Amino acid sequence: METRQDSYGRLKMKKVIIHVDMDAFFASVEQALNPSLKGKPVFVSGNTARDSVIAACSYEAKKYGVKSGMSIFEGLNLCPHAIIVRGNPERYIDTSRRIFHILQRFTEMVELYSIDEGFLEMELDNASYENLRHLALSIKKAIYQETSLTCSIGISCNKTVAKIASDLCKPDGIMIVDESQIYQFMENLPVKDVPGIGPRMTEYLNLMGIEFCGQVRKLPVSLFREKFGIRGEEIWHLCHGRGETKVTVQSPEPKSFGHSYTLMQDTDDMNLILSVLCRLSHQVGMRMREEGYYGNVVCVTLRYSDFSSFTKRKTYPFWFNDDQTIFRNAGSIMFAEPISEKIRLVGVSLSGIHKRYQMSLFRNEKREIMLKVMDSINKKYGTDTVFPCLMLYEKIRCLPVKKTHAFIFGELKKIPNSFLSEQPE
DNA sequence: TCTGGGGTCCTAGGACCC
DNA sequence: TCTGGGGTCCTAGGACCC
Repeated sequence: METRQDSYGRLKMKKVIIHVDMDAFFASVEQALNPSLKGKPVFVSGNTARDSVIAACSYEAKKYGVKSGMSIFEGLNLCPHAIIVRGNPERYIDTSRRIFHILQRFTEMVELYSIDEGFLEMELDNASYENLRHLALSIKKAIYQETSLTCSIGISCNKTVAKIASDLCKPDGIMIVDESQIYQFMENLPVKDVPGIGPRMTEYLNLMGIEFCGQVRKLPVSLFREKFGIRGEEIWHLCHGRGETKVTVQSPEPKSFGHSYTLMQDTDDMNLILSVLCRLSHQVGMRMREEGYYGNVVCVTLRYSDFSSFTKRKTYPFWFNDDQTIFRNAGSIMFAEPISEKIRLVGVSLSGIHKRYQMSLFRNEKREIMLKVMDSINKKYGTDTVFPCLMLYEKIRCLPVKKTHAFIFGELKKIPNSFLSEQPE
């Protein structure tokens, strides 16, 4: 990358976007922590009831064609000797924070894009290739020294190209794409490798005979607009190697809070489904209260055993974040129509977010105090020290029994009659 | 032992109001 | 008294990301 001069011969600062992408993040964190996993194929499973999907896998496993998102079953077919490790989300969040702080030492302009990726924006007076490479090496060195983890770094003039570059040089690589090289860089890049072009769009483009970004450039933008609307226009630009050139330091306000859960087994036990719905509502409520948000749109997702799913949502004229209101509304949405098939997954989310409390006719101060007490006890003594009573049904049916203190929030009559009689030992 | 969980953004169609 | 058009809000669903 050349350093430019203006017409007076003064040195011009050059802005670069640096994409830092951790290599096989979850798996590498586990390997760094447990030396016996080093150099071996590792699958990190999601922290879920069914243990069915690979959340991340080590490079030793990737060699066999294993990818994250694959079922463990499929992964083991490709790589039978893989070691399966249960994920530790807190550990990854903590490591991610540490990496973020390391990046902030290089510039304040850091955007935490996801748990294992970040963008840096820097103004450099010497943006020569050597200098950029040196900068990338310093970032990699700092991260490695403090976390024992490797990352890949892509540098260019916008986020799209920087991200593609870091992806192409994985693992443990550095790739710099100067603005003047973008045309050439994109020419033979498969459209499926462009962030923003997913499997569906790839399929459509392939059907049009388009496989590489270079082919898109030969077609008019109007064709894409006609075929795919605004989305088509965006894709046309992405394939030209254009993209966002600003990093967003401040994380945007959240738009929704949600939790979903795939049951251990598909079920038509409505008491269990209600109990899970109650727990999910509780989880959503706790997070929203902790962060001080209220919402007025409840969205319920159900997935049936045949994998078909539906979402139903409802907007309310008041804002809330208490477990009971979320649960009651979610329940009435869910049971508005009869459920005839076995359920695989239940999900609840709350959107229509407002930060401040909106005065509501339904304000219930007693309940607010109660929730405050519940939240503070859970904060002090651990999650689920105190929880809505209806959650007990799931705990007793499906989870290892531990000493609990049930908290009844006025829903006693809704607790299934079978609840007491079905208690296992 | 087939397919997790957390999100965001966009679109299309209907209801409703003026 | 068979019927226009624009704007906005709501809902359901799909595509995409990590």
